[in-house]
Amino acid sequence: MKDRQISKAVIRRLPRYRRYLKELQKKGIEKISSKDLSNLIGYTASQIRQDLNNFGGFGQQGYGYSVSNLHEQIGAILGLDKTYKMVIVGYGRLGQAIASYISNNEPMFHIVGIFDVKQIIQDAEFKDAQIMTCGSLHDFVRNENVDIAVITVPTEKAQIVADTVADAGVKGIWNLTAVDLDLPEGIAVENVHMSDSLHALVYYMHDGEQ
Amino acid sequence: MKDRQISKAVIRRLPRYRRYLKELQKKGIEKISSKDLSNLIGYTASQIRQDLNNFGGFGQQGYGYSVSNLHEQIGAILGLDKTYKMVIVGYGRLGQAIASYISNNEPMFHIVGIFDVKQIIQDAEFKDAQIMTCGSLHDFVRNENVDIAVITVPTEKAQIVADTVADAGVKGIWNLTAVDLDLPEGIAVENVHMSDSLHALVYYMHDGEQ
DNA sequence: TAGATTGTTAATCGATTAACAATC
DNA sequence: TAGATTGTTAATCGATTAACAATC
Repeated sequence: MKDRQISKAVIRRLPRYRRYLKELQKKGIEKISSKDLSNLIGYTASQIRQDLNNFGGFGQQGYGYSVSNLHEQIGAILGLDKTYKMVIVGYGRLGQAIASYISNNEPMFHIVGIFDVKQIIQDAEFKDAQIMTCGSLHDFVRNENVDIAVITVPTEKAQIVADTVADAGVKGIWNLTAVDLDLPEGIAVENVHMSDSLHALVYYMHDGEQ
Repeated sequence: MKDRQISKAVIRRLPRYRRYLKELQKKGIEKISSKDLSNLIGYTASQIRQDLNNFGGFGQQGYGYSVSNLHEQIGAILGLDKTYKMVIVGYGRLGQAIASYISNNEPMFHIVGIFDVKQIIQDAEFKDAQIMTCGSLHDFVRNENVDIAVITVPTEKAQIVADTVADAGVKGIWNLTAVDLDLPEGIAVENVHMSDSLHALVYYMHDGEQ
């Protein structure tokens, strides 16, 4: 499908392009040039064209890019034109926030199961997904062919949960805990290390003044 | 204090180094070589030494690095040897999760105020911080000399909150909403764009197989 | 057609890796 | 002292930017 490995830097810009394009689409703007997009997003026009041309020629000389088409194309490159079965493991406040965000804003992700150790939380319910005990996590993931596991358990439980869902066959893990996970090749992992981000912020706060 | 601008890539690795060093410290390990650290973290030993030497020579030839010293030094570089006054704006589930995480795990950040529009939420309370209406945000930030504002409000309110706290004099904004904020020079901003991260995950899920 | 803007190649810049002398 | 490992310079690699021919 594509010749050589696309660099990580390029991939991390794609969701951002898509986000801006969706915004433009909402405003009813039909076309945009790399120059105008550059002013909006803050990457150079040259970089934007380079990035997009990794995947194909989506523009038209003398005209620019169709906003809706480019939005759709980038979605397809990312794989957001398909749907994914997702479980959320850990239904504390972060898990609840994520569940709610996803079900309201990310239609391609279907939350099919939620897991937590606490009985009190299990008694609750989320839309059509039941909230289950972690003991049934492995079988559930395997039987339901779950694609993605979201991990929002306490730090010290993160690795064992990861091992469980990895063994049960998930394709991706979205890790929102403060540790890095050790996983076999072939399983994609994305970390949202919030505290790392906060610590970087502190650096830039004093670095800015100097 | 330092000669030239340190690259963003280096800065983003610092919290990660610190995280691993804290872990080593907890395990009672007193020294570590760049080689061993490399095996642990996954950066090359060369890169680790280069990164650290941007800030000074923290090691000792023939020996390695003192774990506790290096942990402390990196903390100081980031600015985590000081304390910061913080407000949380938006006390939904995400705001609550963050508040709880910070007060339990990040002693250098003092949550001095929490803001939300909903009366029902204002009636609650968090430790010694009152939960206030957003109308008082500007004055509170100014009078209390708040350093950092955490923004966890709904997307469409994010920019106005950012404008408010920026005008009131915060030095840093930790933005957990799905938009990019427009802010004057001199105010540091860190974005945690969770959905961008999720979308990148999806790319790597299908990219991995090919 | 003339003007605009892409797709793409070449040039530059910066970051990572390799190598090794310094030194504990 | 000999061995280990840093600090640092040089070499390589990759990513960004500039430039421009192709073309709508």
